[in-house]
Amino acid sequence: MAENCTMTTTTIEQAGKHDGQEVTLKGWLYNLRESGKLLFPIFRDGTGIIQGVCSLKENPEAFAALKGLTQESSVFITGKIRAEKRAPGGYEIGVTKLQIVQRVPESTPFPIQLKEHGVDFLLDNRHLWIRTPRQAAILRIRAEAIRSAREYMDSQGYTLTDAPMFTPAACEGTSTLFEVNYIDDQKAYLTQSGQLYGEALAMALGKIYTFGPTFRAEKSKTRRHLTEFWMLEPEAAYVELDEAMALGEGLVSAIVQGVLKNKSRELETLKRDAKKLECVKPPFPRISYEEAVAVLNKNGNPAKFGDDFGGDEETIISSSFDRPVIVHRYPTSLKAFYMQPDPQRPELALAFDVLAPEGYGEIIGGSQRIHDYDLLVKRLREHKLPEEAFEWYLDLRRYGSVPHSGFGLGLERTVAWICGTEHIREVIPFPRMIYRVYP
RNA sequence: UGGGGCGUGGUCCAACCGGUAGGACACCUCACUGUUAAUGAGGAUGGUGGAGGUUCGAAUCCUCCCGCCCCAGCCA
Repeated sequence: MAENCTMTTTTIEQAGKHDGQEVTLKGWLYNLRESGKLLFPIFRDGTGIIQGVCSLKENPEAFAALKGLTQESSVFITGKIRAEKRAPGGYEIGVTKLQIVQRVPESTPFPIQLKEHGVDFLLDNRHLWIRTPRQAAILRIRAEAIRSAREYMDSQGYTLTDAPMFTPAACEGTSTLFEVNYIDDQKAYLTQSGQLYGEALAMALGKIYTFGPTFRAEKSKTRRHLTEFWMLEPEAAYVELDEAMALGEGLVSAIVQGVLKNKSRELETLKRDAKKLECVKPPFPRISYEEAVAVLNKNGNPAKFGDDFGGDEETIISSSFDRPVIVHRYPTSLKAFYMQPDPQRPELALAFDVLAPEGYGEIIGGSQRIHDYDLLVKRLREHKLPEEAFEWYLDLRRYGSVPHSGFGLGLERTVAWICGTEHIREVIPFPRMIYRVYP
């Protein structure tokens, strides 16, 4: 583009800084409204959308190029940026020159209209659906959530490490593992949690976190489940339950405040009420499992000691508070084999969940881990887990075992709550669900 | 895996108690100098998820199959 060399090339996000100047944008035609000898194209470029104006009288060549141009055709747009109250976004570009990079053929128009579509159609066209302003906003918020989360963990002295995706056996149960053919005739499984590896890394580096995809072959078909989702899992040596809960509370707060600070425009695009997020700061209310049962009973729910909480119960509990609530000390029988019993009340595990408001459910699950060798072996046997597969894990209790704690934060559930989306599938670029692996 | 719901042009929906399958959007043409999912007029294309059954006649009723959605379990 030799002729563009003298022209400022910018993005829609930066357009406001070029008020009154002629610039070039590289993007796509999002929509085109016609009004006689005036055209109102809407352009998008990945950073935002901006309305253009093109008049036949002033710019006949650009007008001719633009008239009848199809949705999502890729274009270079040159024109003058100006503040304009009538334009969505506050600025518009007076198009003086338009170069078509690729014209979408009329015979195969872009399938995603500006009208409503059904879920199945949108998911079949997920590769195109992500171009819409709403989906783009969600993905930018997801990116900010990740950035804020890592910034917070780093600031707390935690080192990012990585757990493997291929694992030799289960971390918890075996029923929900994806089995894959490994080299030769070996079997391997896709990880369902990096936690056990995180524990080993914590004994090496002190405070660590892993962040990556996890896989669960659960036959869950609810708005809160994916078969592939991302989890941030801190694990720290010499950290006990209270400190782990404080870390979880700080992490969730940092994510929410980061999004509020840096992605307010995207929250507006989603029409998300920021007031519901502004109060998400420490301290979060903390209630014990037994107190939670009492809250449920008071609200007419027949839960009793030993029952696990389902979606309904979580919603009742979380709706009593304006921010996430921490529920701690669940019955040992409900929790995983590696969770440390409360020394005062061995029937309770030093475990905690963080429940998001507005019915988004559990976004964090964590605990203090068993550090005593004999107790851990006993629990492995009680849960009928293959001890051989856990030999390396038992080593962690043979060689300088210390009290330690950790948790897993579900990225998609957290982002779904922040964005206020109906379903978790919207907050990951290409959702993997029980009956969907396309596209 | 259970419970509930839904499958109609490319998309989103309508069609009474079983009686000629229709509209909007998208696409094309025309009009319109401030549109906001623009509007108005016209045009072409094209469909009852599949297989049986009941009936003079089935999108509609029955059986089976397929697909999807929601809820529960499990979990993040």
